[in-house]
Amino acid sequence: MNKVNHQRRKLMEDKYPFAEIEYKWQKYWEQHKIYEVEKDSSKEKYYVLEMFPYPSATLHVGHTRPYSITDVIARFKLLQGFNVLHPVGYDSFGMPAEISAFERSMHPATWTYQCIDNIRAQFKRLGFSYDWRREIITCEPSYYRWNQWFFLKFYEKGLAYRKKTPANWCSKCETVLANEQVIDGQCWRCNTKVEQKNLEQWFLSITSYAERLLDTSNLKEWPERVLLMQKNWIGRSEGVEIKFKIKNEELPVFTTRPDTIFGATYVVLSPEHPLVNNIIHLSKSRGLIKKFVEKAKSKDMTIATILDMEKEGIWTGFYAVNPVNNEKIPIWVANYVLTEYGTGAIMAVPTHDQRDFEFAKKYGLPMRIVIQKQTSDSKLQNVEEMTQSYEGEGVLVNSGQFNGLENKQAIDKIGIWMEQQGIGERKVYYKLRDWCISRQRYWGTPIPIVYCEKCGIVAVPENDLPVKLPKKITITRKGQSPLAYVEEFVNCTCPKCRGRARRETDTMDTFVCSSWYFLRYTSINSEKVPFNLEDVNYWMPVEQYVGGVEHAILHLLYARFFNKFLKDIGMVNNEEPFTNLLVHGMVIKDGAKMSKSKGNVVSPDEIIERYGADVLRLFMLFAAPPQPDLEWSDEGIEGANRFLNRVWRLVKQVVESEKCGGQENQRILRKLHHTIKKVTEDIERFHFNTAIASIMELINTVQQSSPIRKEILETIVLLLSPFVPHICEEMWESMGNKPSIFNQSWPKYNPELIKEEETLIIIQVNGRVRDKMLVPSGISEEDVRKMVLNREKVRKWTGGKTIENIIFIPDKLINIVV
RNA sequence: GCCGGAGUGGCGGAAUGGCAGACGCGUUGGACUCAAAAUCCAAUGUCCGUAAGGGCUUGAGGGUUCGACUCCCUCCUCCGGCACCA
Repeated sequence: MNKVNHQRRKLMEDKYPFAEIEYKWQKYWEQHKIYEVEKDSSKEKYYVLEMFPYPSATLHVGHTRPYSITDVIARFKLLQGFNVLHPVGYDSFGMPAEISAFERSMHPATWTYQCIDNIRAQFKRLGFSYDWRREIITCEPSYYRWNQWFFLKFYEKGLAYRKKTPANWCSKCETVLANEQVIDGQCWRCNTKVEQKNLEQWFLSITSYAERLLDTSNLKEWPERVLLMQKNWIGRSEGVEIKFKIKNEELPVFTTRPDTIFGATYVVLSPEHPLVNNIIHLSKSRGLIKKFVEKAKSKDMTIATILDMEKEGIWTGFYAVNPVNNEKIPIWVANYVLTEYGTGAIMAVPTHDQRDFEFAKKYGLPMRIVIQKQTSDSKLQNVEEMTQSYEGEGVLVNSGQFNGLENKQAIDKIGIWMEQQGIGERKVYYKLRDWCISRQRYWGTPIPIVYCEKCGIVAVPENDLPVKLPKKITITRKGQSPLAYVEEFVNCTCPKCRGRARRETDTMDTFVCSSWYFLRYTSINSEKVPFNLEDVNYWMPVEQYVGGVEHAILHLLYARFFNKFLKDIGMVNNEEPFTNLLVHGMVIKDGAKMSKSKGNVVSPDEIIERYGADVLRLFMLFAAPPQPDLEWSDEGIEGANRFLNRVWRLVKQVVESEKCGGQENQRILRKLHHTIKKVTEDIERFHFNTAIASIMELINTVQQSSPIRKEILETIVLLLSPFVPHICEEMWESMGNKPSIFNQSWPKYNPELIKEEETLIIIQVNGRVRDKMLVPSGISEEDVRKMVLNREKVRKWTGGKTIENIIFIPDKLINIVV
């Protein structure tokens, strides 16, 4: 009795008590384990996941948007009867934490766990439907030991290797970065200009998977632009590696244009090409060449400098022989040839390559046209008149037996011919480089390798894992991993010979953690394996992945690579981890991304304090579709708040008036079923804003009719529940139903009810709307014609004119052309 | 430079070949109130007109179509990706 009175009193209030309600239902969900799932082969599974957060100190409303989106999908699928896996965790290793902690004289672990507690509390206040038992914290040994284990698997297969090479060095983060982590020549985290440093690094051979990563046939709903970005990043080129001769040595060059081989007038080596050292050694002008090479090597390769950079080079004094015509052509060294791509050397065809053209002009090198543009005036191009290279199509000239061939056909023909002659080999090159995973930082997964004086590089045996990160650490900034100064860590015994050995002190890139976390969620408690096959194969792949576009290449490419590798070693069944991908926009304020430095941060805590989590969620889902950026609006928040209060009062009114039965109102019922259809379809295509709009419309209609049937309101509450779960649970219960609303099933529309008996026909004259008329549905063209032509408004526009044509679209429109 | 995406009222946005501007915000007027807040009702693209009504209107221009925000071509602006990849 007391309980009922209490509830009544609460309902008397105009404003709904969001704080009380939200707390109540969060506790209820937890106690009743509403969102805990187990694998269940009798049910269809649905795995929905948002990229897990990196725990940082300042959280703004922008961070809560993607998780709100994912939560709608999870709850919708739950109501539809799917067995829904919706987990969360924290990507908790990494440089920013180490740097932040260092600045505060804290241990990175202390700092990280503080941030995690913060985010977790926020997620809980927002009422997300996570299975909290599956929470992952990647900096825990129980997790990162498997990073090490996977590393060993890669190593066993020869896909993890150590190499000394120029690496991207960020002086602020004091570590190297993978190519993917250099944006516009700057560090992706701190925007420091990246330098090149020659260092020994560990690599994972992602290039071995280049071809398979290009195959996107298993990626169903991925945004076109993300697929394109990945494709461009992998950068596949088919071409021929042609063997030029230098005395007794071979100089292979790679070209995608073998059709232009007869136009090669010189070859160019990159400054770091291995032959350059020999040349310096043998050359008369070794001083000059050496000077040039050193200057070229020291250039920083930021975007601005590359664009402005003048092409520079120097003749070596040596010649190479073009194998197709035995022509002797000069060998140059120049700064415009990349060491890392192809063979680090090119054949230069100035007439048909703009870069070679510019270079040849500058140094007065010879040119020869080998592709003639086919023009109507039959005027041939000639070298003297060229102001730029000709890279278009044409017919081969000056090309021996290939003269007269279309260059497009010549590409294949010459390639095949070269293979037959043994002077070239058709090859595929990629822009993609192997993934550099070494980081000279403390806060990461130790690479499980030791260096033994006798045995060399030795992998730590599986049974000795994890190689634990030492707790005691002094974070100094000396350009080396801080682990190198921890004696107890570094000094160890060789697992093979038991002799003295030193541990690898670099740690792994954090992207290793995020490359398989989605697999661990399925099987959180496995201790002997990273995940067990039964679980992983029940839950994988992720049906719906949600995340920001900043990971279009980084995380999404690494994770796909990992998954393919794991498939190859028999640990997962699927080629791809994420079937569908939704890329969401940011929350911006005053036209800019929210950031502490810009001072435009809106804290979710403040909004929750004032309006509650449901209002915050509703606003973000209603203001725009998920994909574009969303402009924050204080007025918009007010609007969301007003709407929820309106629904609340409506429910209150119906619950209080005992006569909530009322008569079946056909109009309302029809509208309701239309709305069920629309909301269902809109959620399925992620148009949450229009789904909510149609519920608002329905509420507006319902509000104006009386009496209101309780069943109608119950359905509305169900439709709203994926968006604003707390208030819906409360309303559901207050209407006399048993919680939780999430044990209900999603409403289905009745197709009979949404069939309209009457439709509004638009009447156009010459394509302009002149009249409208209500007619029975399914009416024939003949009938409509008769009715329309006699209408006064229609005659006004057709009077005295001959009717040329009539277009009729059933149940929609009639257009009279005069 | 190359490759993508976007451009619609005062604002967020809706409509993917058939009533442009749903829904929300804002604004204005009204009701309630001693008053305010809250709430409710009404109006709200723009121009002409007292009105009825009509003209114009989806970045600009052209085209296809009975009919174009939607499809095609040219251009402009903004955002993103790539950066001498041979």
